[in-house]
Amino acid sequence: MLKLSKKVEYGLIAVRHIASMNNQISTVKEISERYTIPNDVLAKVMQKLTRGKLIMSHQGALGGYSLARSADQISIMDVIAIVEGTTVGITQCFSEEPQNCSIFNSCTIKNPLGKIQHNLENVFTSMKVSEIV
Amino acid sequence: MLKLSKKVEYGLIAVRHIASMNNQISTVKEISERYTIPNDVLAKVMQKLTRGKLIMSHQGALGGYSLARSADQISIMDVIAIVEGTTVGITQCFSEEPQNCSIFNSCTIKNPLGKIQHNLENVFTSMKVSEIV
DNA sequence: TAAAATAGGACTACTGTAGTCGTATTTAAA
DNA sequence: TTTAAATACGACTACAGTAGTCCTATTTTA
Repeated sequence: MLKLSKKVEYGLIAVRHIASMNNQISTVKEISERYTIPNDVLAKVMQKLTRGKLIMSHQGALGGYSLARSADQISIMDVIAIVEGTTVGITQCFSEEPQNCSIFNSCTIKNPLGKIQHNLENVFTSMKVSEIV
Repeated sequence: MLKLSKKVEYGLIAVRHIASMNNQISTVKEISERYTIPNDVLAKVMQKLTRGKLIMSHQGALGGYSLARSADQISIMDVIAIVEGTTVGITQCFSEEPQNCSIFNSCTIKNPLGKIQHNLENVFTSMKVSEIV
């Protein structure tokens, strides 16, 4: 409960790694070996980050990935949002299909949880990749 | 990912309910019917909250539950911690058995995530049940 | 043309979550 | 003293999301 997924962790490690290398092109192989991350899992995370335009891919031999913008313009929230794909909410109310919640109508804690949700988002949005290099 | 469990939600709703009734004794039946929560699931949550000394149980006919301390002395974090049982951490680093993490040694984001973990705990600890009545 | 890299779909195993069921125990009131 | 209403709690099932593997296609440089 309340855990970040491994995919998000891997994404953060990878983005931080590239930033720490002065945005030199880095390969999945290089990163996965250095941090003991399963190659294929990291590969898919990188593909997602590319589609989300947080990083840029360079295909073919000598290819790899570099950041698409400077590290101080990438928040932890950006990485989470893109890797997860779906809206990240502490309850269904703040994710897709809020009305599907089994207690939607009678729920008395939507508002307070909304405040908490907002505070959590602040925590993740205010920290930038440049701060963790 | 990053979701509260239904059990925690049910616990919050129940504790808030009792507080809103001026700490009158409330039964599982009453609460589960009012908020459309499965009776048996809520029952176990209440038993946990009792063992955690957040609420008091009154057994037998005319029994039920009341708060064990005043609503401004119960934080959202208290409810989460007791209902979950385990330490709540955004990664394995901040839960039980940190060393079991597959990337423990090479992980470069332990410290920044620690900061985030700390901020999240603040959010949950600073909000009290009295604020959500 | 070969090698090194990204792109991405299909599949499996595992774990945690939510919920159900059955039974025992406690206690107030009839 | 019996009955009914409540808590206590373990065992079990079903389901969904997570993590990881495998396979093949495509791109690009030397």
